[in-house]
Order: sequence, then structure tokens, then C-alpha cells
Amino acid sequence: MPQASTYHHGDLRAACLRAARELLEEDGSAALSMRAVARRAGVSPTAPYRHFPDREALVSAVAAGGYRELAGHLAAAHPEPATPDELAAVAVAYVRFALDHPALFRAMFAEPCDPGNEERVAATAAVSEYVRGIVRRAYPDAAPDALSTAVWALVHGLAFLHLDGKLDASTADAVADRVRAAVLALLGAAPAPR
Amino acid sequence: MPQASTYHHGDLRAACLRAARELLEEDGSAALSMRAVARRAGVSPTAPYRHFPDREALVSAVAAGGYRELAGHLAAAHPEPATPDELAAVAVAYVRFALDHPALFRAMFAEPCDPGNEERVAATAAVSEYVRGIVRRAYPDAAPDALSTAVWALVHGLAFLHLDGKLDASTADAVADRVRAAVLALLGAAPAPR
DNA sequence: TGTACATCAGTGAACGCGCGTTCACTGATGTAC
DNA sequence: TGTACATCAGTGAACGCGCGTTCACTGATGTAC
Repeated sequence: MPQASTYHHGDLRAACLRAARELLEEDGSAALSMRAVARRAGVSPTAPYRHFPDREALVSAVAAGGYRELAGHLAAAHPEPATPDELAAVAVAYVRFALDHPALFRAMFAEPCDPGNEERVAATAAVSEYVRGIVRRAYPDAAPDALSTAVWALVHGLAFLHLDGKLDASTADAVADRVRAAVLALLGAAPAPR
Repeated sequence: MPQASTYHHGDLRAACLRAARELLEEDGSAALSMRAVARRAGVSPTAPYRHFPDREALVSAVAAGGYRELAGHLAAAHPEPATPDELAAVAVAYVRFALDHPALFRAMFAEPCDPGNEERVAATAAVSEYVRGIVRRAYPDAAPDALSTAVWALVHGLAFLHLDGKLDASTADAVADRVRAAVLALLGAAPAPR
């Protein structure tokens, strides 16, 4: 590292993404800026333009990474949820992810999103497919579109209401209990768990 | 209007709120700025500071107005929803409001919101109380907290998923159908409609 | 193996922008006598 | 009714900021002969 020729960074693209993530983690209400990312990556303000045509592209790439991470996090909560209880555990994980990474979550969902960015569109579709898969397995007899849309919206709404301070998010336990209770209130009596 | 002494505006506070609303309606992804509001109100950039101590105060006031408007819009959809169908109609109205006033809706829910603003806190509480009241009336035997949280989250999630382009919002009918189907999928078989 | 040269990935100065907010000010209004 | 004066609601210049993006550039790398 000392005498390393520092002029060519080596992997600035990855470094930018890492820097962006760090900035989002540090300031939960930060909006990403090219300059801040460059600064954090230790590089001139314009260097990132070698790797991202514009700000939108950077944000989309960060968001896409976030979707993948979220998917992993959900799968870790329960690989194949089938009962309402197991679905509730996945719901808790979704909301937890949002609260643990608020700025990232906002970048993923609340920034006006460029539908032309393929990576991003694909990553969003993957999340939506994942939810649909879960719901279909758990409720094979229900209308899959309506029910999976509803489940995603329910969980997503819980995430944002907590994130935006409309529901108290001060302790993790209280959040988890509330999310579980909400999911069970609607799903506990829902169409024929297998 | 010609010879009116224009120096003293008369009711600049209200004019600022009106201007802010107009700006939000015109650019669905606009973030409010003091200067833009002043410009729109036809007044010097600093005049609004006579009426709002800072930007946050202006935004909160606008948001509070939005909550009241939303409440009226929901009540207009159905004054006393009791069946799942009637609840679905209110849900459609909620999502419709979000899509018809995207920037306002974001200002209401997605801006990091100052919990010190009493007007705003009260207006939020009113929305939440309204939902609770509806749910309690429709499902008197259910746990009211869990169920009303769930219903609000479901509807709120539907609103944001459409708003942020994760669900197709290109035609009003498709949105209404999807919202209705989602609500009925979860509520149709839910605890004992009265 | 050595050299010429194209390519690539950075730099740094500069552009023009809009913003929130402060400050000293001034024109209009209303109240007390 | 008329006048002096306090108060109020505006103005306009200025501050310092960070931003996205462009441009001409330069240092490092790798390839062809």
C-alpha cells in the first residue's frame, strides 16, 4: 500500500459502490451524490464518471445490490416459509432490513426509479418473484397474483410506516411483535393454509 | 388588482401554502423549496420567513393539510365502511389519492418528519385513528390494534408500490382492480365480518 | 529484449445552478392621544 | 379629525454551500513489432 502507484485505482467501480453503501449506512437520511462518493473513495470528483455515466446509474447499481442483499436476508429468515408463523418471520426480516438500512431501503424504493436501468428492473422483479413463490407455496389454492401482491404490500407498508415514524420503531422487539401480530391478523384466518 | 398596494400581501401564509401545493401538483417528484414557493407566490425569496421559521415548518404545514384532505377523500369514498367490499372501496380511494398527488403524498409520508411539529403529529394521528375506527366497526371481534395496523399497512404499501413503479400504475382501472383484489384476498376471509 | 504508440483511467479547474438563511432596510398599517 | 409613533410585513443584497457535469489534460498500462 505505501508505494503502490495510486494513480490507477484498480477497481474504482467496486470502490464507488462500497463508498456509496458506507455513506448510506452512516447517514440514514442521506441522498447519494457523485461528489460525496468520489470523496469517500479517495478520488477526484469526476473519476466515478469513468464507471457510471451519471448519478442515476450509480444509484441504480447501489439499489440493485440492495435488492440482492434483501433477498438473501429474507431467505436467511426462513428458506421455505409455509405456515402463517413462518411467513411472519420473513415479514419481520423484511421490516428489519428496512430499519437497519434506511437510506439504502429508500434508495431502493423511494427514489424515482429509472425504468430503463436493466439491472435495477431485473433486481426488482426478482424480489417480486420471490414473494410470489413463497405465497404460492404457502397458499396453493389462493389466487396467486392478488394474494402475493397483498402480502408484499402489507409487509412493505409496515416497513415504510415504521421507517417514516408513523409507527413506533424505537425498539426492535416492539417492531417485531407488531409486524408479527399484523401479519397473523390478516393471514392467520386467510385462505386455506395447506 | 391594478392599483392595489401590493407591498403588504394580505395573507401570505395561505398564499405560500397554496403555492406549495401548486408546485407539488405540477411536478410530481418535486421537493419543496422556500425560494420556489416564494417565487410562485410572487414575493421576495425571504418573505415566507415571516410566516414559517424554516423550511421544515412549511413542509409540515403542507403535509398537515394533505392529511386533512386525505381524510376527507376517504370519507367521501364511503362514510362508514363495514363489509370487505366497502373497505376495499376506501382502500382504492387511498391509493388513488397517492397517485393523484404523488409529491404531496411523499411530503406527507416520505420526508423525514419532524416529530416536534404538533400540527403534523396531530394530523397523522387523525389518519391512524380514522383507520382504527373503520376497522373496529367492521371487525368488532378482532384485536383492533393488530388488525387496523395491518389494514393501514396493506393499503399504504399498495400506495407506495404503485407510486414507486413496482406495480404498474398506468391505468386507473387496473390499479383499482388490483387494490380491490389484494384487499379482498386478505380481508375476504378475515375474522368475522359483522 | 527494447521501443513506439494507442488506450485507458485518472486529475483539476471551471461552468452554472439552486438552495437556506442572515441582515439591514423600508414601505404600509394601525393605534394613542 | 390630525398627528406621532410603534409595529408589522415586506424587500434586496449577500453569505456560503454542495451539487452534476464538461473539458482539456496527464500519468500509467499494455500491446505490436
